Amino acid sequence: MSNNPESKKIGVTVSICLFCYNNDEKKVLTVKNEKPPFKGALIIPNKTLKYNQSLEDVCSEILNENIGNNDIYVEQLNAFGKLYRHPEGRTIDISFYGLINLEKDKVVLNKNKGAEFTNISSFPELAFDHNEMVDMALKRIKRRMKYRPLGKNLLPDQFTMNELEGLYASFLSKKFDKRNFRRRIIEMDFLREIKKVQRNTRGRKAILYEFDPKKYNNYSKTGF
Amino acid sequence: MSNNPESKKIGVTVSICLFCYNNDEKKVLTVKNEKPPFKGALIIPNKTLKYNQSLEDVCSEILNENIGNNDIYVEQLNAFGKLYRHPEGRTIDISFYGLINLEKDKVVLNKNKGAEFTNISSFPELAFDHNEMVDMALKRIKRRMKYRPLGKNLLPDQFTMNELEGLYASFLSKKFDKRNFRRRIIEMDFLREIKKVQRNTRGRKAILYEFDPKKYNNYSKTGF
DNA sequence: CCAAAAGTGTTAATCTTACACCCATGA
DNA sequence: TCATGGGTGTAAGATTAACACTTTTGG
Repeated sequence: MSNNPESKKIGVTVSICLFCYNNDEKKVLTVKNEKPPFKGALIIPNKTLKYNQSLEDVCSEILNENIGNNDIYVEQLNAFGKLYRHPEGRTIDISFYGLINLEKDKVVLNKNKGAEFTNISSFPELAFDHNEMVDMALKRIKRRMKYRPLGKNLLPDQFTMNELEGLYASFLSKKFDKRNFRRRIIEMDFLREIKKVQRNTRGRKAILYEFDPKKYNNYSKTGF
Repeated sequence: MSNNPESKKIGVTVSICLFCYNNDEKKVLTVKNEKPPFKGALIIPNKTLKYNQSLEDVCSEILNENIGNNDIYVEQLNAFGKLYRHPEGRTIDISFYGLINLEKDKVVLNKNKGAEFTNISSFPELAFDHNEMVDMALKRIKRRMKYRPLGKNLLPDQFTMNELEGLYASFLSKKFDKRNFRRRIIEMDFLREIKKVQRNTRGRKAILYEFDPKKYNNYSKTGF
């Protein structure tokens, strides 16, 4: 590679902030950085775009390599292109965010890459500008929740109203009034009531709900 | 350049959908495509990213070359990276949108590039995926208007309430009730009343308003 | 004095918020 | 039978939507 800046190749990478909601906590998929500097530091998984790949192709590769499953919901987030964002040279990163449920989406974490879901509340520093990415993704999700439904990709297929409330409370960082939450969600008209829960919990059994796929998808596309 | 896809260089371009609001019409800056295929077709101005440039640097260049002014508000919109989006080879385009006022921002349209503001309602076909970009930009602006102020970059420094209403009506594609619009905007608390208009129009003279810079910027950052 | 554009208030309907107790179940 | 978590309704307050006439001005 010549030293003439004009002929130097600009690298294009794709990265994914993959979120899950597990045990009332939101978590993001992190891997260990493989090269110096900051070898071993936590980072968001990413990969270089090859000539014949679409952005979505790289997303699939990243997902396959880190969790062994590429059938995951992702949305484009932002392009990060600051001049000195990466010590290896000039790179543009096109970041995506994704949502996953650890029960229904089969996930095999790649130990070699140090892949794991890291709790966001007690958040460790990520290398490079990766904290900025996660922050932006969380803000995007938060805003999106105000005019589109959330949950299909994060919850199991059947869930209770309290679980859905917990998810909303967690991502929006606010408490809800049970009665008002229920009323509003049901009015939004993307849920279907199923039957009583069978789970062995203490106390009264809860009604299970599922998302009505058509209605959910419509609202997800066009907003409320 | 070798034929081995692995070593082929992926081009990174930056493009800007630059909007103005003029004579009650929203318009977007278009230029004429210089190379075949589709030579002469209308396109959104764009430019290749060089090794030592930030994304914002390219935005400035595009603006300077086409309108002779780079002091323009821009926001990142989306990365477009479909495999066959551009006939010259693999390119990733990182698109921005910008807002401008033709009276207060000095604009010299570059005739050599065929730069002009094209009315959006009677919209001509743009080459490549550029119509998609403009649509996405308009949707983004529309959504943004619901929780942040709009106008500072599109209107002259002083303007009437009816002009602001017209802008909102145009970008949101809906009619407003004069009284309700006025009330809501004034409650939002980012305007300052100035004095009576002196313009030689027919009918009663209107009160002039300006944006309170601090309040406008705060709401613009954090939303209502 | 009239045509054109600006400006102004009130009411009904809707939506949002706050709030506390009973129910079903398993231990 | 009691501790645990699930489920339910109402009223006050806030917000939004619908609606038509008067004012100012230049021609």
